[in-house]
Amino acid sequence: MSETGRRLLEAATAAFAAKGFHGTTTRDIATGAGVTPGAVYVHHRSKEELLFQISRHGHEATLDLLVSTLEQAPDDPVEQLRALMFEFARWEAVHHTTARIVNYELQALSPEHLDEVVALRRDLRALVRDLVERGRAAGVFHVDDPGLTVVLLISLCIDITRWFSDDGGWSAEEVAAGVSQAALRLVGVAPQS
Amino acid sequence: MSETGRRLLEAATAAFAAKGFHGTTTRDIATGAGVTPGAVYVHHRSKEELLFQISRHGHEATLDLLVSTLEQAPDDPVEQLRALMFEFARWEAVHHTTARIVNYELQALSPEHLDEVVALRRDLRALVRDLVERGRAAGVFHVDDPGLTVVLLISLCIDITRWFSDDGGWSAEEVAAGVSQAALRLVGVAPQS
DNA sequence: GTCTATAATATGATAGAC
DNA sequence: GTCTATCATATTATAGAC
Repeated sequence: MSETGRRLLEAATAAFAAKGFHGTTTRDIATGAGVTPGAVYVHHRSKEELLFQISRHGHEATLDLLVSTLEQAPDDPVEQLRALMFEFARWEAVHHTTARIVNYELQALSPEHLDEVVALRRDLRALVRDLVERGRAAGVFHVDDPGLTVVLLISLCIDITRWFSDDGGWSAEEVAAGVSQAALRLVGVAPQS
Repeated sequence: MSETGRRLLEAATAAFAAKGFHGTTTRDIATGAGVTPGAVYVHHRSKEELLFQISRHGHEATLDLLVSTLEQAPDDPVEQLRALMFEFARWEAVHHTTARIVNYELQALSPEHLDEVVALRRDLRALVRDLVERGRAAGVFHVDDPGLTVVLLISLCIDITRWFSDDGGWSAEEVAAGVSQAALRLVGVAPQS
C-alpha cells in the first residue's frame, strides 16, 4: 500500500475510534490524511472498506497474539491463563484506538464482512473456553459456570477499550497485570500473586 | 408526555441501540413510532434531545438503583458488594437496550449534555469506590490497587450491555449471580458462595 | 496521483394544509 | 397533532483537468 493509502487508514482509524463509523465523513478522513476527498477513492474502494480493513486486521492481530502466547506458555493452565490475559489486556490497552473499532463498530460492517469478522471472534472465544475447560479438568480452576466465566474473562479485556486512556492513571502493563491477577481470582485460583 | 411522544422515545431507543446515534435517521425514529418525520418535532426538540433524554434517564435510574440497594443492604461490605453488583449487573442485562445508549453513545451528546451525564457517572463510580475502600479498611477485601479494582468491577457490569441478549444462554438473574460471585472473588473474598 | 467540480442522494428540521 | 411537501445542507462517490 502507498504512503497516502496508509495515512488514510490511520486517519480513518483515529476518526472512527473518536466519532464512530457513521459519525465520521469521508471528508474527515481525507482531511486527517492531508488530502482532498477525491483522493480517498484512489486508495480505497469505499468508507466501509476502510472500516473492514481496520477491523479485520485488528481481529487477526489479536487472535495471532493469543495463539502465539499460548504456544510459548508452559504446560500449566494457571500460567497459561495468566499469560493469555496479560497479553490480551495489554493489546487492548496499547491498541485501544483500533480496539475500539474492533469491539464497537461491528454493526457498521456489511453482512459479508461481518461474517468474516465474527468467525475470528468465535475462534478467540474458543481459545479461552478451551483453556478454562483444561484448567477445570486439571482441578486447578474452580468455576460453577465455565461458559459465563469465559464471557466475563473476555469482558475484562474488551472493556479496557472503553475506559483506557494514554494519559489516565495506569500504564498498559499495570492494567494487564491487574487484569491477569483478577482473572486468576475469578477462576478460583488462590491469590498468591 | 403524550402517547406519541413516548412511542417516539421508545423507537429512538431501539434504533440508537441497534445502529448508533449517527447511524439512525429521524425517519427511522418516526417510522418506528408509526408517524411521519414531521411529527417528531411536535414532541421533541431535536434528535440529540431524544438521545439526551434516554441517556440521562438511564443514568439516573442506574444510580438510584445502586443508592437504594446500598441503603437496604446489611452493614457488611461483603453483603453490600454482593447486592450492589447483583443489582447493577441485572439492570444492565434487563435494560441492555437503554444501557447500550447509556454506555456507548456518550460521544454523540452535546458538550452541555455530556457534562451532566458525566457527573452522574462520577457519582456511580464514587459509590463503588467508597464500598471497596470500606471493605478494605474492614480487612475483608484484599486488593493491591483499589482504583483499578473499581474499574474492573464496573467493567464486568457495563460490558454486559455489549454481549447480553434476551435469547442468549443466560437469564438476567443468572448473569447477575455470576457477576456478583466474580466480584467477590475479584476483591479477594474466599469463594464460599 | 491529486486536484476541483459536481452528480446523486440522504439528512435534520420547518412550513402550511387539514 | 399529523400529514405532505420542501428547504438547506451534508454526504458518498465519481468525472475530468492537470
